[in-house]
Amino acid sequence: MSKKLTSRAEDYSKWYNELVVKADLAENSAVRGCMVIKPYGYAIWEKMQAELDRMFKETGHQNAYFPLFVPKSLFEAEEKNAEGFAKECAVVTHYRLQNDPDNKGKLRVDPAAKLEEELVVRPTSEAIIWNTYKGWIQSYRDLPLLINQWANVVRWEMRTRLFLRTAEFLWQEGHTAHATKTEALDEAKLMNNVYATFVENFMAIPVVQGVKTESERFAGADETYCIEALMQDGKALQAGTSHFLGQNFAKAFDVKFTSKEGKQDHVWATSWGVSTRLMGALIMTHSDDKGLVLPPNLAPNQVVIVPIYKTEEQLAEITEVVNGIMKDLRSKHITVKFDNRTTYRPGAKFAQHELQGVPLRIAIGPKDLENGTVELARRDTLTKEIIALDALTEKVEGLMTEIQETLFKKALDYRTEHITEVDTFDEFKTVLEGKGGFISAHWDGTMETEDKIKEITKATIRCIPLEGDVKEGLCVYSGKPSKRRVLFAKAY
RNA sequence: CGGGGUGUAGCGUAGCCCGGUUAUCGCGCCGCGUUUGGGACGCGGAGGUCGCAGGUUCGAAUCCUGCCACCCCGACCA
Repeated sequence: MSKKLTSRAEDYSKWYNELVVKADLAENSAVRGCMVIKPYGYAIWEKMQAELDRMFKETGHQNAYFPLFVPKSLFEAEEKNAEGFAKECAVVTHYRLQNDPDNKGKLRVDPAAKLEEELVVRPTSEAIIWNTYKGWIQSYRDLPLLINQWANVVRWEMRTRLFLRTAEFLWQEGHTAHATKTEALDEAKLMNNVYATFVENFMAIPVVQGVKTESERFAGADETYCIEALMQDGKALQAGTSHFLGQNFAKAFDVKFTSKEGKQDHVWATSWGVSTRLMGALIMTHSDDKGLVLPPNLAPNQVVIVPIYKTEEQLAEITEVVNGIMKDLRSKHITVKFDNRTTYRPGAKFAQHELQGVPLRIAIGPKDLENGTVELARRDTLTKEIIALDALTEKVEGLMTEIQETLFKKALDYRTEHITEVDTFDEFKTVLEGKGGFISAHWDGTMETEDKIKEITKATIRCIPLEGDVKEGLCVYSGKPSKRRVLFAKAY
């Protein structure tokens, strides 16, 4: 297995097909572009879920669950939101099948079982949730309402891309209600910050926090905060969004509360989400030609131990030593697996674990038994060293942190190198076509210019960064005055 | 929905232009033995509606027609 990885999403997809995610389960266009997550891939998603869930709860949120089906009348209540998603909705129109009289052994939709009102399979849950919130909120004492849902959603995209845009995907969506605009805005910023912290510290993927321009904003939002990551091929990936929804949904669903002063007002809202798309980000940020590279914080197994032996007796001896190692490592909360399968040889095991991105591998054989040592191999640097047994636990503990940091730094260095300031449109095009990455350039703030640049170069404004250079200048395209630089890139 | 491409065993493929024994090869799978510090080797074996339907022909994986599915590019989008 020496297939050279290129950096395009499709190539990663094909390769990891064997390992993490399998696409195109059925030979039927109705489920085309859905994804099947294999157990190992799901274990990674579970780790992500667990950490995010912890962070949500730490910031005062609770989990709940809402229906998959959204009655059309609810769905269309918030006009902009409905319009934004209308083109990609799967719709349930019937509730029963029957034997097909013209086609023996086949079923057909029972025409008598047509629903009075069609049900939209949620592409996002604002509508059904806000319809529910209406009954939950009467007083300022009911606020803030801070709820998160772990769920699947369906978006019938014209074209799917594995990991990044599948027809069905798993995500979490937070939906909060607040008494004041400021509080809601703070919530939206806070959650964007939670995402940035998670993605950087846990997934070792550096992100830029920013706000979206009007044309890139979530349908129904007044402001969209986002985290933007840069993939190894120089394309940007929106990794998460947090929306300030103003009073749009409260007005559409008539969610009012009585304030301390006895006045009625619509509540202020936010919604925020990250999805299995993050797994795509993980793969496209850290992988190399040998396969997946997992940061220790995310790895289902942080350490794998491979025994090398000729005889049963040797294996028994090794097992005894390994049991001690595992006990020590587990006492330090390091997850470790002993790969004592007799059906594969060591070289094959090495390759498999590298493919799966296990951060650290310990090999132990007869020579080690003699010398009281083990061989330690890092997935991130692909380096090996011999370590004395009695120094092992401490060494491994240190490496967990070090590998995590090394991966982040490597990705950060790459990104830093690929943020290019440009001041002319020619330079803009040259950098975009050659080096790729983010382009930091002045923009006159109009949608017209944004559209024009997109039309000519396919680059979009990924975000207006929250931090950094705010010097004035001249728009790279129109030459008109610009308040600050924004980040352009070709995006997934 | 437009443009391009592909469909042969679990996976990857040869054969197709120019029709002709039992459809090629590799990986994987099963059995036995030898192996085991970087993807082992030998011997034996199983596995196929050649995408589907029709047509041409003595004969079709190969030629013709229709259909289906998937992939890539684009519009759309997280």
